[in-house]
Amino acid sequence: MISPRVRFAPSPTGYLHVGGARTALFNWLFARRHGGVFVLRIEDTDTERSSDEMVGGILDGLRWLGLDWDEGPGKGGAYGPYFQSQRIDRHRAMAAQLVANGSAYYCYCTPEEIKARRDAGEKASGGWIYDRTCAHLTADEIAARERDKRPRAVRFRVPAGVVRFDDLVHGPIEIDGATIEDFVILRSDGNPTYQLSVVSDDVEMKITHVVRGDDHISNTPKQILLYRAAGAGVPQFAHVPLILGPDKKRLSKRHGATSVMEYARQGFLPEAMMNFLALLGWSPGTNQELFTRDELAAAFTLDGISGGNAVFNPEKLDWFNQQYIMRLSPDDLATRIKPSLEAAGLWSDAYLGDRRAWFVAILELLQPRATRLDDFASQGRLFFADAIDYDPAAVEKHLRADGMAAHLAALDQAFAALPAFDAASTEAALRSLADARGVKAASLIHAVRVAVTGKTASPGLFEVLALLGRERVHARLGKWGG
RNA sequence: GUCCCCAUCGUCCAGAGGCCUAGGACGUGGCCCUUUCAAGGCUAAAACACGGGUUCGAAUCCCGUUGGGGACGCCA
Repeated sequence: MISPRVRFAPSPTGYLHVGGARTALFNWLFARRHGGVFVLRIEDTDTERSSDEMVGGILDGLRWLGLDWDEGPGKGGAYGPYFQSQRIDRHRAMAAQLVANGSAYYCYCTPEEIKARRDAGEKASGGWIYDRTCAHLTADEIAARERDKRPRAVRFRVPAGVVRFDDLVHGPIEIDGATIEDFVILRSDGNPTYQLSVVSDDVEMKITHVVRGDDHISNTPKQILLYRAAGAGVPQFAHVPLILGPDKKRLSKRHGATSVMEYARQGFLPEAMMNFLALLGWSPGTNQELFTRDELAAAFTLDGISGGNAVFNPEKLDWFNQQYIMRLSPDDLATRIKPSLEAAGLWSDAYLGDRRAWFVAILELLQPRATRLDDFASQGRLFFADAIDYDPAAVEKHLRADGMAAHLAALDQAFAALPAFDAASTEAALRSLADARGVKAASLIHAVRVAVTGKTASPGLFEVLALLGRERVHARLGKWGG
């Protein structure tokens, strides 16, 4: 394949949702795979809701995922501008061309009239498409309407016959032109509609492959007709199935977080999100699950995309995130969790300086136990703060046992006498003391864990003790011993 | 309602006529490791929607039914 040009063309809603992110990812992967160009075009022609801020939300999401675009906002390119709202003149020119060559015609029906007829038609027969009133106007009738200065829209004259195309993920699709109405391409206020804009822009931007959501399948025949009428080459289409919520309905806000940046805030890694999204509806044909971005780009093919919709599976996203967190280097991990430690008031610059070795040891202990980045703040609190919270049930079960206070006091003393306070010596001390006092080592361990971490679950106790240090262990043991 | 798309374990996928006693992953259960919790290893349960064809042979091809989704705007 020779240098394909693909595009991601979101309308700026203020944030990048997971469905859009996956579409963008597939486009990006396809471009990278074939040494093509990934274009970002903002479809901001919905005059109402479009601001720089909302565009920013989309760009942030793409940048976070690492989906860099070759042409588009902030990047430029030979086929700009990349904001659809700045291309309206071109859209109008295309509409004029289509009117001139007879592919489109002026329609003087008002939206109100259309709506009335549509409602009546739907009531009577369940369906209605534009009745082509204005397609059959005589020259006199047209002249009369022009004289009255009636507003006119431009409608595309849908030719009879079946429109066929070979979808790269669905295979051959055909739709009878008789079921498509003469759609408006230029509104009576002179503004283009979506159908016109996309086609005009895709033609001028020399897009070779349109990779977009499944929900656009029904627009495709209309657009193909437009390409043909304009004498332009028709690109290839690949319609990617939608992402559904657990209830099999199209994923939306009511299913929880849908914004990509929301996942970022929740402590997900962009590489985990990318890997997860890539495998949601796409398969390399092998059993490999974990992919670097380069591996994805190397393995990606459009025909690996499955035809059916995919349900978003949060548990699997968690798993990917955990896998990626486990594989992070200490340095990388440190920079990524710094924000959440700061937010929790647990950060100190010494962690990157004097206390780096200590800090890294803690991270390594926590790494296999974390699924989100913020877990380092919650699970690391016992190391990074003096005060800890005690789980009342744990205290009741392990610390209130008969004689335990005395055991702990004795242990505290034994610890004080230790030449070195490391995992091996604390363990030896605890076990021999348990032996001497006739306590099961396990119950003493459990009690110490609760005394020192406040919880019944923690990393290996003796590693924890070593990292906590003698003073802190003494302080926490002192609370319960004696 | 009309048109279009889709249909393998709970979920995401593999499977492109015999390799399928249907494979992997998440999740779930059990076991191992073990001071708890993870991680890791092993293991178990779990699916070809249904009905007709075609064929020596169908999860794979065709038709229908059912189910799910999407689209039917002078929104994008």
